[in-house]
Amino acid sequence: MSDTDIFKVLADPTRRAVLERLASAEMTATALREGFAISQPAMSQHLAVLRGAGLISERRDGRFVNYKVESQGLAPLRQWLARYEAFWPARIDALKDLLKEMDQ
Amino acid sequence: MSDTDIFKVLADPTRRAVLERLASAEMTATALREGFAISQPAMSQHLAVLRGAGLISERRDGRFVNYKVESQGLAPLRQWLARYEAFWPARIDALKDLLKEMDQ
DNA sequence: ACGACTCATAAGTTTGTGCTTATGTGTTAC
DNA sequence: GTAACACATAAGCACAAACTTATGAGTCGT
Repeated sequence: MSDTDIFKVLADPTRRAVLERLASAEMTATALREGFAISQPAMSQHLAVLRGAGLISERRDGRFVNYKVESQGLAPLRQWLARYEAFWPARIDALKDLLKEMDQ
Repeated sequence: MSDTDIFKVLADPTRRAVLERLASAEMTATALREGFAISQPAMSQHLAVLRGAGLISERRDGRFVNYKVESQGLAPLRQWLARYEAFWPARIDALKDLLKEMDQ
């Protein structure tokens, strides 16, 4: 799963809302639909996308499917942020200040 | 700038690459184009998008325009992550464990 | 003043994304 | 066994996104 894919998946507000809702409790697709003005297939497609990105996982229970957050799903996003911020100008500026102090 | 917009902006690999390149040094649009198989207008459009999202800022210098990273641009992304992770099952599980320990 | 240069904007095209309706697959209840 | 239910998949459509070429708006060198 590439960084691009992670960002694309999270760029959809419905999918982020689903993810946030699942963060607090495991839920079925139908339960998740509550409050969304969206058809059942649309929700199913969003869940497939989230699953494909490794952000959620499913557990079949008879005719129900329970979805839950995959705890390491956002790791690529956090890693991208961390890697990016390692090269931040702010950090570099801080380093410059430090070097200046050491010079005195 | 909504969370959705931030994610959409970062979902493009060229824009992320530009941002990463700018993180290490201020640069002109032409210099940024080096190594990208992309037309000048395309780069200009990407820069406009990044600027619109508050991720970069520009400084005109004659006929050149120098772009640099806006250090607080990724704040919404970090905030989203932080807010999301506050509700993580992992955290909740950890809390449960803690409460269980306190109960003993 | 004019040609070369840097960058932005306009217009048009193609591809991707998210939705819908319709239908398929498997499960439970009676 | 059959009807209702939960969910997935297929097909088609509308809109958005990213690219292209063409052109516009400023700036510099001579």
